[in-house]
Amino acid sequence: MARRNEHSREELREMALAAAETLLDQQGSEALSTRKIASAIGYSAGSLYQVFKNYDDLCWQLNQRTLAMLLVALEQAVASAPDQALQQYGQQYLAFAAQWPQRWSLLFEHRTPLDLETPETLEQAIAQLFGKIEQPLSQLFTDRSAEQISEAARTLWAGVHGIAVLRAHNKLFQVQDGADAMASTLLERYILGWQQEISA
Amino acid sequence: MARRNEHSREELREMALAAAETLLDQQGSEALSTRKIASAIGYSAGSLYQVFKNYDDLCWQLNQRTLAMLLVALEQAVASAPDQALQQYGQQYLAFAAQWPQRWSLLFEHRTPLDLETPETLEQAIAQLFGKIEQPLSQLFTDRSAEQISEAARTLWAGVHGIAVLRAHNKLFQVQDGADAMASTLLERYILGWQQEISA
DNA sequence: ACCTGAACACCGTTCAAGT
DNA sequence: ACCTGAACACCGTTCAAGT
Repeated sequence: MARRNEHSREELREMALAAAETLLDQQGSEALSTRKIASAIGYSAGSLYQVFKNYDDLCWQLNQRTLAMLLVALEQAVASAPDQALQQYGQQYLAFAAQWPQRWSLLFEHRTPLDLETPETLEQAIAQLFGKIEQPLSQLFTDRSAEQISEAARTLWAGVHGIAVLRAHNKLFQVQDGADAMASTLLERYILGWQQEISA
Repeated sequence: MARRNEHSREELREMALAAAETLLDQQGSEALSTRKIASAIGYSAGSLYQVFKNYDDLCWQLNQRTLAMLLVALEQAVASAPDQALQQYGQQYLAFAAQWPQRWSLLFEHRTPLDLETPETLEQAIAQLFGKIEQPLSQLFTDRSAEQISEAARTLWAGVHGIAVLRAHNKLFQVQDGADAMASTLLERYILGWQQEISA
């Protein structure tokens, strides 16, 4: 058998990615494999190479979808006050990591063998994420330079990300999940502290 | 051939872990395997199961050694002033992550299949890490409760950890490595902001 | 008791062969 | 052109067999 042509390339790609997401959610990235994905959609493993360069490429495409979902989730923040907007971003980010733990950890733990080339689209999406945080920050700190705003955005995002990472690995050792409160005080105290600094 | 008995169990364990560390440093966790480790020390893969429960157990033992190294590295902080001590811990942590990127990322990215049982010794070592940060914090904030100090220690460590994670994955998008400065301002502004808060 | 080598059930990836 | 199934070079893990 061959030449079935039941599905277009794009359909095959979509089916494979959807099946991969289900497998990922249910069994984690460790258990994900080309053979399982192919079997889930009724194709042979080899046929995936029509649509993906290799397993690494498949992971990047999964990550791109995850990142798109994350950006949509962050759109849900609707606060008017800039400090409230930052708080909402933080909470949404933690909520997303909790809702999609496997997709979220693949997004940040996946490495290409020698970091050959991180796909540019993915880099751009992450830059977009930073941009979202820079906006309320620049409203709060009108006298700071763009470089300072940019550094603060990276720092705060890294901070909230770190909280999400440690929670995902059960390294917070909290009786009750304190991640939300931690992110909240992190943002609040950082902003307050920065406001106290002598502006350059 | 069998029954060589050239090495004691403990010697075999040590040889395997040392070989694993070399492989890990040179080729990353993805390339690490029982077969390669065994071959590097002149044993068959099966013989490793005398000394390790499974590959997961081997990774945990590697991680335990990494964590011990990290704790030693943090001992090098010698500041007297509590805020300086926190800054030194932050810098030492980032320096360690930069010096041993593969060991450090195995330490935080390795998951046991269903998080069956994170080894208790490892949990204790991480608790020790938190304790180190709580000490200068409680000197700075004498009027805060132990719970508040504990939460702040977790938050700040998570923050610095997040910076290290994003740097390790080249997600900081800085022309020049700004991780040190980011950690420094994170700690400084958090402390300053907390001092401004009305104490409960 | 210790260790091996083959075996088993998996991987990612390639590619001749079939339609 | 599309797809398969076998093949190749890898995995982790087990275990009968050998000393």
